Amino acid sequence: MSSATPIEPSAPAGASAFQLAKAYTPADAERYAWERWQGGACFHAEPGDAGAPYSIFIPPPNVTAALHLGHALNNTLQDVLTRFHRMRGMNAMWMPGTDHAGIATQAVVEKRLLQQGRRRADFSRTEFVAKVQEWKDEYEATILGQLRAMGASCDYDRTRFTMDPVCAAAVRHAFLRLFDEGLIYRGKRLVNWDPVTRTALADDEVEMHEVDGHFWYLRYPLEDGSGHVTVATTRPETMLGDTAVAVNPRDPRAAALRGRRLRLPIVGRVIPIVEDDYVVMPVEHGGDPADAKAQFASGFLKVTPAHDPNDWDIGIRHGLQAINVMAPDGSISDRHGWEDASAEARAFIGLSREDARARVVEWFRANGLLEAAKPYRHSVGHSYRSHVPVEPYLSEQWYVRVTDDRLKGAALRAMNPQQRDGAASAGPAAPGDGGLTFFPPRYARTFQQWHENIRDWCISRQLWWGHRIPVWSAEVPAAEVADRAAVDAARGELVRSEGSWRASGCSEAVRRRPDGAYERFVCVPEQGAAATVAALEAAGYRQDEDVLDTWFSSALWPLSTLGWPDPARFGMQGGLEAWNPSAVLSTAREIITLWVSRMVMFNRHFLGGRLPFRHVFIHAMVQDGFGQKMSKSLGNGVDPRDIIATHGADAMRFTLVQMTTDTQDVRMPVDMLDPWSGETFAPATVTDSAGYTVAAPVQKSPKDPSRRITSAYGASTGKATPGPDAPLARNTSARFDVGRNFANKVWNATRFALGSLQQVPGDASIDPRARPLVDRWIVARLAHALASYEKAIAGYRFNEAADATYDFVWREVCDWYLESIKHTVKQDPAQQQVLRTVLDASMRLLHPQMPFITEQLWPAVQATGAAGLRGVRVPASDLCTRAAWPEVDPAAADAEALAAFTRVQQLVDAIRTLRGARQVPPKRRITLLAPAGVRALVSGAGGVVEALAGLEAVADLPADRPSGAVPLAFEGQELLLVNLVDAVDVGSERSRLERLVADKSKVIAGYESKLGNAGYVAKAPPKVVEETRAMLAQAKADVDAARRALDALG
RNA sequence: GGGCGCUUAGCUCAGCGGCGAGAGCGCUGCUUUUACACAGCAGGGGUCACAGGUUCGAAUCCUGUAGCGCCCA
Repeated sequence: MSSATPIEPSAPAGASAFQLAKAYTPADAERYAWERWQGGACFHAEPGDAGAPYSIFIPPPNVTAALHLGHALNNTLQDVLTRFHRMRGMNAMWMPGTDHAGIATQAVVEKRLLQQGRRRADFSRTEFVAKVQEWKDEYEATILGQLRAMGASCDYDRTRFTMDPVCAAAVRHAFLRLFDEGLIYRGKRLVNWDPVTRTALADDEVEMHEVDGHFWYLRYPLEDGSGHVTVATTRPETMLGDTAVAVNPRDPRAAALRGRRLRLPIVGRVIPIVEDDYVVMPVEHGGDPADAKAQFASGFLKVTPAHDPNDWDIGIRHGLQAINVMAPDGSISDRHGWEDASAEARAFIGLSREDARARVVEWFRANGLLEAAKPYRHSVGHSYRSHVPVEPYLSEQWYVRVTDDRLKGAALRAMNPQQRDGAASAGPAAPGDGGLTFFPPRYARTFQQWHENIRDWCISRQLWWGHRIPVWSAEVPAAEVADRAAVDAARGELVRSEGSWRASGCSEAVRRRPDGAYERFVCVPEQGAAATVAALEAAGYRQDEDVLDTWFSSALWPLSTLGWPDPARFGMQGGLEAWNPSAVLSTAREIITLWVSRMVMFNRHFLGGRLPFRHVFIHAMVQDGFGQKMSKSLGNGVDPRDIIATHGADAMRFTLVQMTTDTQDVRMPVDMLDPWSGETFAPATVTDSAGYTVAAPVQKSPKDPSRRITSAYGASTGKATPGPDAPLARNTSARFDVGRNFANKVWNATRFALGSLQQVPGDASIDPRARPLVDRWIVARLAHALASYEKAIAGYRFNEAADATYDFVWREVCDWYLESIKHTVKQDPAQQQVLRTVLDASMRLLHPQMPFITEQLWPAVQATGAAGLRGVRVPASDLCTRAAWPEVDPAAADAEALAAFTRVQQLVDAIRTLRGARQVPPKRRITLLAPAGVRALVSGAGGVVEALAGLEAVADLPADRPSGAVPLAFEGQELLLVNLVDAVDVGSERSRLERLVADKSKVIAGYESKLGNAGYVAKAPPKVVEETRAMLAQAKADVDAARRALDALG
């Protein structure tokens, strides 16, 4: 096809004005539609535009890699929602953008540099950030290109990146405000430490993996040498930092040990025995036999507050010291808080934690203090980036006090009370309270439980890529600390303290360090920062080296993208009022804790209780053919552009929408397209190091095994590189055939309809009620399809929405309506108006999920004349994407027509089934002999039965059965078909009837036993019983008719 | 360890108290009839994971068992 569109005016005026190509070519439509949409600025919205606001914020994809089908699914659903509400006249705005994804992006860039033999340390911070920026630019462009390719109707003029100046301004403002309110603090706490990337991780950045380890049983002698206790541990190397041993107060041995002290082996440190409920008792001393830990417990727990979160808590309860014995790289060190290392202990300094573990165990063995070692399989936290075990590590970090009621409490109060378990909040409701609803509802529980157990959020990351923490600090003389008593009393915690920087808009806090010195922290506002920073640095202040957790900026997404806190500064006036709260957040399950929670807390906190969105829709997960989650990191993702290339964007979209159900995740067997032969094949698989089944990086061409192919998996993981010898293979999947076939059907049905329509002005005053049965029926079905679609979308039941369009367009319009009117429509202008309206409304109905094909067909459909009927309004529009959603009066749901046409369909089906069973040639016209009631039905249908069942005549039943007549049971009556074949095959006719009698008899027995059950008749609803009686009567009549026919056969 | 979901036709999935359990793909037969073979018509194919229970009635509700998957710790 040379032109941008295969639709060309060709026929003379008065006849069909457009000729469509015989098959649908998606790429043409995709190009054509984008030209129109872009030219018409169709997706840009302004706050003052007409209509009630409807907004969606895209979950900004990470710039780490290209999008896969999981993203395609999520974004298609958002686009369906956006397009649908736009067509309903709402002021729809879909905010697009991408996320800088701090640690993940820095990790992929570092990995790439490593492949070139270079490290982050080889660059300055500025140089390195520039490298990451290059990566970001490339993938941001890729991602936005993918969104367009799949038809996403985002307001691209508003495209944001989480490190844009607008977003940065919001981050600075939010940080300053939280700092000023005391909701951000600096604390020495145990963090999840990744010793490889040397950064703290948030709790949810830690992945649990089962690991085969040991429980080691170590003897610690009593100080006075009168005995020992045995502690059980999986991490013996941390014993260097032990500051107590704990025993459960209920343990029978506890009393005798009360007040005693131990001498810590190797180190020589004297440590107390403390009593704490946390300690698991061994089974033989009263522990719970059902508790697996009790099987391994010795009843004595070594307490290492600096290296274990539970021990940290015990340390707090008993006032114990926390002694950190490791360096940031995980090696044993006496320079990070360990001051009492003995000569013997010094031998362990500098060892890696793995080596230290082996040497400590060896030491205990050599000194006769290793009582036992038992194999033990347990869960160990690993960094989701470097995949090494996370070290609980004592370090100074910045935290958001999300446990504060202003954050945690506000999030819980946001919940729709009907979805919230337990106590509703007391007191007067704040704006936004109770306004957050989850779809499907069960995910509300995840949200609630997360907040009920939430811990303060560590927001500092020891990275270079991200929003740098806007705090400058310096040691200050005691004389400069105004409220020194309060600072001293806070024992190292930060205390708000007004100083001279307040005048520049800064917020200040002071603390007293363990060494006694005072340190002032100054949080600097973004505006006017240059002068302030210059002054601070001149005064010896230095900016914090760390950056903020990515989710800090993501949490502000619904605010920052609309210009908060100062929209006017970025020319964004009005957006915050119009589009925040947004209508719905559409995202994946794990995002509830990572992102949904934080957006709710921040949006409510910063906007006076306002919610960021009213609904949260959690969509299904896309899995590969082996039931494994499609993910960027695993490399098994399928690029939506591959599917668009093989099936078209509309086909992909329709299929994704149709398979989005409430409960099931989506399994997607993936095939590959051989670049040598163009053939589709199932790729060879291998098992990767983590045990996943993945496509082999290099494949053999199925046609010619000597030729090589690079799989997308190989290319995306860097395990193979596409080249002339081994070109890259596109992925594809037969699951998208449904959508491709449907698009082609839509194309051809439209092509046929256009050929039947005269170009006329169109007459919207035609009353469908005055039309023949089939016209009345299709209008009623249109009303039904629209209502089903609207209801499904309102409940986020996307598969039901897709099915409603599929069944209406294919099963009803194509299979019944078009086939029924084929022989009448050209001579009937009023019927053409019905067809014109059904066609036009179908385009609109299909548009949200299949925007490309409908946009391309639109001008041809519009050119046939103005669509519309009495009670069916489809006002003209230049573009389908701007067309109004069809409005149908309730009266169009013509129940009488529906009932009558259902009988017509049953009669046609019965005749067709019999024709099939008797193998009557499709072209052969047959005659139906029927009683008056059935003849009335046939004539009332206006030729439809004759056309669809292949009848040449319909006549009354004669007194005597004509020879060669074949009986047909319909509604309990016996009809006859004649002229089926030249000679009736008595044998096959007899066996057909006998089979029918047998089948029906089984059904009759079923009904009779039901009705013979007194309980059923007494307790089932009368309507159900009545239906059963009617069906029994009809089945009996059918059997009687068949028996009579058998008798007649002789 | 806690929570959630799934197990229905060869495959991918609907249905979630009441009509002989459905769809798409695949399979079989017929049809190349000027909308569409990416099609039409007809057909075959299912102890609804298993075991108990509630009910007049269970794929559907409850309990338990087994397997698969996800989230949180």
